Amino acid sequence: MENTIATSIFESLSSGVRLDVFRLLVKKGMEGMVAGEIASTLNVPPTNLSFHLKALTQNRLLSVEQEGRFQRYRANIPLMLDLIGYLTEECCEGHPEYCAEMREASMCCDAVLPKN
Amino acid sequence: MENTIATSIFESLSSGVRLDVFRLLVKKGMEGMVAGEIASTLNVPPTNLSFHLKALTQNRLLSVEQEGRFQRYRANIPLMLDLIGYLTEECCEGHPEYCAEMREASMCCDAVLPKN
DNA sequence: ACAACTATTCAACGATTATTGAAATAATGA
DNA sequence: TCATTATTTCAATAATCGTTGAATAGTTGT
Repeated sequence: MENTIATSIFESLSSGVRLDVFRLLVKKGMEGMVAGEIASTLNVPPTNLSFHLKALTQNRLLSVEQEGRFQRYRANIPLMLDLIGYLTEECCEGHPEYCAEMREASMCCDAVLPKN
Repeated sequence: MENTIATSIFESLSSGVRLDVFRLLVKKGMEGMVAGEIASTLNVPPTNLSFHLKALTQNRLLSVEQEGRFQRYRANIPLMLDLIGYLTEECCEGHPEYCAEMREASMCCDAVLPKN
């Protein structure tokens, strides 16, 4: 992953609306949601949601598929996982024992990183 | 983690300079780096780096400690892990078998998420 | 073809952000 | 104390971002 790709992804996730949308679609998985359903769930005006969906889709965080008169959006989970890998790579110069204490302090460390 | 906290963290990481700084310090782990060392490593003017270090520190992505006439910065790795947990929680409604295919497509999935 | 429905594009405004040089603050060592 | 080094703050500018209503485009069923 390149720096420019990663920053554009983080920029996408730096808006409250876009973060809510993405997390909602991560939960939905392959099922995804159509635009109007997202708008009503999150109480965002359709015109505003469309602006944010476009930004997320342009940065590949979402995929979109036409479905009759609806547009179905899905989260790009592989991209999310690549981004996490980019952020955490070479943590503590590859010596995880150096940051074991810091990992202990996190509630989620067991869920996302191996203890090695 | 709250939405407002997460968005401010993503906003911090949405600048190329700040992302470079944070990843550099993740690699350095507990050792950290002093401001001037970061500036020369990344070729960023000190006045501009200071601006970004302040933003990262205010959002708790970095901690800072006075060390003589130097300021030593370190990455807040527990916060990073909490953020990752917030982003990935309830992935595919807690049924990871639904997104197994998507995980296969990621180069880093083995490194960051359990296969369950 | 037409009406109903879904979603996006456009234009405009206000608010926020990144960058720079110059000046200021703070700590060290002679 | 005084000069030196390290880092931050300040002011000003240019550029970008978020939100909204109105208008537009595409799809469906009759």
